[in-house]
Amino acid sequence: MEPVPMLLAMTYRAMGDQFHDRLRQIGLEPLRPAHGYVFRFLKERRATTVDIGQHLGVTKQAAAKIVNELDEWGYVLREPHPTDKRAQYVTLTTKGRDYLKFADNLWSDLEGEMAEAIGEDTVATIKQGLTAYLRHVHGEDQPGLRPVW
Amino acid sequence: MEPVPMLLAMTYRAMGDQFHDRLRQIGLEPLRPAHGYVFRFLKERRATTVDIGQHLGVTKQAAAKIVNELDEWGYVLREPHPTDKRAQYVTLTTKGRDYLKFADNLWSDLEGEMAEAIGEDTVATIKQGLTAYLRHVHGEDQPGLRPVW
DNA sequence: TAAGGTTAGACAACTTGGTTGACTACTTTG
DNA sequence: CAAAGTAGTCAACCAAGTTGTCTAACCTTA
Repeated sequence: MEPVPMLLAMTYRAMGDQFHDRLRQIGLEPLRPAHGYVFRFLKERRATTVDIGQHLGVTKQAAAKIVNELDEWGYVLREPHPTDKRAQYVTLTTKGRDYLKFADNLWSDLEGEMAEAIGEDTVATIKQGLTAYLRHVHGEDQPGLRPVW
Repeated sequence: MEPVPMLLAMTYRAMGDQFHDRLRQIGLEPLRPAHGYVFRFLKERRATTVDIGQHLGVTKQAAAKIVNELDEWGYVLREPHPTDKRAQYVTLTTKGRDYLKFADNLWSDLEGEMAEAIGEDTVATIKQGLTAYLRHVHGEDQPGLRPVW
C-alpha cells in the first residue's frame, strides 16, 4: 500500500480536480485553492494581510498579491484598522460570501459522494483521525495550510 | 470541522515537514517530494522520462529536469532502450536504492507515530478509505500524483 | 516499401507563484 | 522619549513548471 502522504496528495488532487471541473461547468470562475482558503479564513474572523499570509503559510508579500487579486475581482475589500493606522482589515464582500457559500455546497456534495463510495463512517473516521493528528503534531498554533511540493 | 481537502493538505504538509526535518538532522540531502516519488516509481518498473512525467502529472519537459537532477546527483542513470533507439530507460543506482530504503524507514517511523497518536486501526482505516476512494474515482488508470496548489 | 502521422527527447522562451530585501509609516516597549 | 518591532508596499529575483519547436526514430497502411 502507498505511504500515507502519497495517498493524501493523490486524494487532495482528485477532489480538487473534481471541484474545479464542476465550478467550470457551472461557469463560475475557478479561483485557486488559496483564494478559497482565504474566504474560509475571513468568514470566521477579521484579519489583516499578514494574518492571511501566516494562515496560508506564505510570506506577507505573497499574501498581499492574493488579496490584491481578490480585491480587483470584487471578492474582498479593505477597511481601515480601527486602532492601528498602518494596518487594514480585509473583509469579504457579498460576492465573496456568495462564492464561499456556493463552494461549500459543492464541497459537501463531493464529500457526500465520497461517503457513498467508501461509507459515511469511514469518512467520519478519516476526518476525525486527521484532525486529531494535526492537533497532536502542533497543538493550538496552526501551521501554514499550503502543501509544499 | 474543516472540509476534507483542507485536512488532507494540512496533514500532507505536516508529515512532509517532519520527514524533511529528520532527513536534515541526519545530514542526508533533502530532495523534493517529486524525487522520492520517482524513486518509488522506478523501484517497481522500468520507465522512460515520459512515463515518469505521466506518473507525476507533469509535462515530459518538467520530468526531464527532475531526471537530469537525479542523474547529476548520482541517484539514477540512463541506459539505452533495448528496442527503441529514441528512448532511454531511467534506472536507480545503488545510491538511489539506498536513499529510497532509508526514506521508506523514515516514513514508516512517521506512520508509526501517527498510529501512536490516533490509533493503529484509525490509520489503517484512513489508508484503506483513501485507497478505495481513489480506485472509485479513477479506476485503474492512475492520475498524476502532484497536488495542485 | 514509401509516405504520413506519431512519439521520445532536447532546447529555448516564457509564466506563475512564490521568495528576499529594502523602505516608510506607524506602534510598542523599556 | 528613544529604540526596537511591525504592516504594508515596491522591486528584483528565483524555482518549477508551462508551451512551442525541432530532430530522429518509430509505426501504420495502402
